Amino acid sequence: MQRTNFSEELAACSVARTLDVIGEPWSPLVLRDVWVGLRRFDQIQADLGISRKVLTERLGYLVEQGVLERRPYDQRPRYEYHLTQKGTELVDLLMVMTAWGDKWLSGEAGPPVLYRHHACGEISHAELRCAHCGEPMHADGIDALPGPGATAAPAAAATTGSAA
Amino acid sequence: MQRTNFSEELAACSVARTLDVIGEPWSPLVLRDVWVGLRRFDQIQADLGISRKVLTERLGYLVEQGVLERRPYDQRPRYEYHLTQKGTELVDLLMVMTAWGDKWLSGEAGPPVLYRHHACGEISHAELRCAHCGEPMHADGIDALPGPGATAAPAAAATTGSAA
DNA sequence: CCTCTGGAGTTCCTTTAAGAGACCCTGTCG
DNA sequence: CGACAGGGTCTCTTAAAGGAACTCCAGAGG
Repeated sequence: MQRTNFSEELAACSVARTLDVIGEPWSPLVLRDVWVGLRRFDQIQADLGISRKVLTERLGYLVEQGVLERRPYDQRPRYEYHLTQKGTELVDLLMVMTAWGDKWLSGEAGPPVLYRHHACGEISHAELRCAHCGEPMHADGIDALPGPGATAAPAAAATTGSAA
Repeated sequence: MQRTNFSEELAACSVARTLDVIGEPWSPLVLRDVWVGLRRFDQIQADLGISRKVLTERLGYLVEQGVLERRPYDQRPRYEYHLTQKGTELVDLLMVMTAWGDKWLSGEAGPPVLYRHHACGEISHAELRCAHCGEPMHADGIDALPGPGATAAPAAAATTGSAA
């Protein structure tokens, strides 16, 4: 298939830009694997069942984007992939996906994995809060305004919460 | 191309399950559009520049998944798409994408859109916190444990923070 | 009454990426 | 010195995205 490069047309959208980095099929799962400690080509390939060709492409692209780092771990040509700072912060996205999936898709069996928060020692999950006031921050509690990097074409109603 | 259904093989992964709902190309952007108030077929199509065929498929699938709701808004066959509760909670994901994209990809121009939090009235962004203790919760501050819905095959090291 | 128009999709064809799996290269081990 | 293992490439098939024209329907206009 052909694939559109999202951020080319939708330049002024951070969602589109982010998707250009990890929006391709498998990329988030590759990231997840590296996150949980599967760092080598064959490990990831076996875990995901992804085609080797596609895995090569994804790893290369994620490295190129500065999300992963490719490190030799032997004299021989052997490499491991590690999260960079940029990549580590992307894991927040995975945590939110996990929380949503646990809530809406895990069914009767319950979530497949539980997370214990070091800070409090409890089994918990991630929640969104305002970086400013610390109160919960969700879709229905914010207004969008054009920012410094805005283009001239704000997409119609930029305000959420309005309209029926 | 062929596309693997992620959660079929990776049943015990909420990331994979979530990707099966919104992981297809364009889906997150369609959601974003509905979120900001573009609710009609032609509006979304024009805004994203997506092919009508693909948009039809995506909308249908998102409705089927209970993320969007298709509502008539006229006597004529005219429909609008609205977020359901399930869909509204997915927007959290978009907010995290936005925060990450703003930080790592917006460059000198700065973020294209700013968000004002109703609760405090300030321009801010979303941050992840522990639902239990309220402290920041990030990739490097949690341990993963098998949950009730776990399968027999936990992927090697399920603990983050360990290993070099 | 007949046509025009606008929203909301279909249909069809082309292009290109994912899947599958075989093959290759390099350095070490027995 | 042959087998092996990690980490990829190569090739071929299949199906999904793009693009654009076409359809269907219900009012509005003349």
